[in-house]
Amino acid sequence: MVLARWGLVPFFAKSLADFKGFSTFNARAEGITTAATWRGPVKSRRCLVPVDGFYEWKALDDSRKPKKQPFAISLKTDEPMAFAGLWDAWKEPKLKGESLHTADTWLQSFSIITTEANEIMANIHTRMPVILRQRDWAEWLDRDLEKSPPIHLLRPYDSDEMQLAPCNPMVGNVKNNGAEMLECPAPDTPPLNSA
DNA sequence: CCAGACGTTGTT
DNA sequence: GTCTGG
DNA sequence: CCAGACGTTGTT
DNA sequence: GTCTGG
Repeated sequence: MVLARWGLVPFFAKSLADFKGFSTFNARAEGITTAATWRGPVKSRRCLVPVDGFYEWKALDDSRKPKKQPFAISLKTDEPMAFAGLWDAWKEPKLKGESLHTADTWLQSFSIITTEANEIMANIHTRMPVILRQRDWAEWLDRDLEKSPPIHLLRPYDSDEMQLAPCNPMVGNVKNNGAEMLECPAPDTPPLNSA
C-alpha cells in the first residue's frame, strides 16, 4: 500500500504546470480502454483505493438559488470498501545536456473510476465510484498482459448493501475535516440571521 | 505535415 | 506516447 | 466538485 | 458570472 496523489498525471505530461486545472480525479468507465489518459493504466496499472465511505451532493432545486445537501455514503456493514482505481508514474522530462545521474523523483498518482449511479445513488447523483467486492480484487489487480482488462467489473454496486445519510454541509469546504463532517445538523434550521 | 489535446461533473 | 484537427 | 475571489500602486 | 485554488 502506498500514498499517492489523487488526480492521475499521465506519463506523457510535459510538465506539471501544463497539467494544472486538468481534471483527472475521476475516470469514466465508459470509453476507458480507448481514452489516451486511461488506456495505458487500464491495461497494466490498475489499483484499489481503500475508503471508509464517500460524500456526494444532491442539488436541491426547490428554491430559486441552487442549494446542495451533502450525503455520506457507506456500506451497511460499515466495513471499508475498495474503489477501482488506475495509477501512473511521472517524472520531469530531462532537459538536453542534463546529467543522466541526477536523482529521478517519480510522482505516483491515481484516479478512481466512475460508473452510472445505482438505484440508491440515483436519488442524489447520476454517477458513483466503482466499488469492487473482495472476491474481485485479485482479478482487478492481475498484471497478466496476455489477458484483456476485466472491464466487466466496472459496474454499479448493489444498492441493497449501501446506505446514505445526510451529513454536515461544512464538508463542502476542503479545509474542514474530521468525524463531525458525518454529523448532520438539525434539518431545516433557518439561519440565525434570517429574521 | 505540425500543433495541440489528452478529463470530469454539473448546470442551464 | 499517440491521436485528432487544421 | 465547492468556496472564494474578482485589483492596483508602491513599499519592504 | 466565471475562474482559481483546495
